[in-house]
Amino acid sequence: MSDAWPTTVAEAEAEQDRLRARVDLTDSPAPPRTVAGLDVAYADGDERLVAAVVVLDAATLAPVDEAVTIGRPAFPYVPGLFAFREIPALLDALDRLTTRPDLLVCDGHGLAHPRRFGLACHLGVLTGLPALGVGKTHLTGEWSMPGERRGDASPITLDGVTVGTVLRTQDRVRPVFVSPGHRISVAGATAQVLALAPRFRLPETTRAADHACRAALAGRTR
DNA sequence: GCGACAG
DNA sequence: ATCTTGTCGC
Ligand SMILES: [Mg+2]
Repeated sequence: MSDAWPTTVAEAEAEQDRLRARVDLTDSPAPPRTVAGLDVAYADGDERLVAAVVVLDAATLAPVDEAVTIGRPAFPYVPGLFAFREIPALLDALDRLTTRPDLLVCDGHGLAHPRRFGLACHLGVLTGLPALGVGKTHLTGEWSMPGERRGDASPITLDGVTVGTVLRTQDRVRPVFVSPGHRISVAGATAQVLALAPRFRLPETTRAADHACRAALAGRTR
């Protein structure tokens, strides 16, 4: 057991600093045929949580596979260390899929992170799959509000380096924060998210995963 | 010392 | 993330 799951903030931060060297920001030659959305829902009182992964056909956005799993938070919520809380359950759900998605769309940031290794980078590196992050709010980095039309965007920078994009996916609707996780570029991640959000603020992948884990937590299976 | 702080 | 009622806009 060379490496157990981190228990302290120091251990978790060290793990991020160690793994971030494996991040690859190169786009894949071929566009993804299937895209997966991942999300987690938490129970009120107890420590239960449900992780869900829903795979959609990238062209039609129709669901082609889905998996859910029950688990426990693997780490307390600490801004910057959020990934350590949900990753075990998410990996569990990914293992239950009957297909291998070409891209993971994570609910949280990727490169736009204090140590440039947010959830999307972490999940991408551990699975080896292309991954990107979509945050509903800002975490870190300098940014400015983009124009008010769908497609308008502005960069998120850290030390002068562009690590992501503030992207408006719908006219006059609050923008989302996009950043690459693994095996994708800032521009590539931004284009993918815009294509995945033709009608609503959040990507269809995120919406599908959100609905799936909430439904499972509510009690039903399907 | 005082804000900011993914989900 | 989750707890919450009504309210505004398409
Ligand atoms: Mg979430």
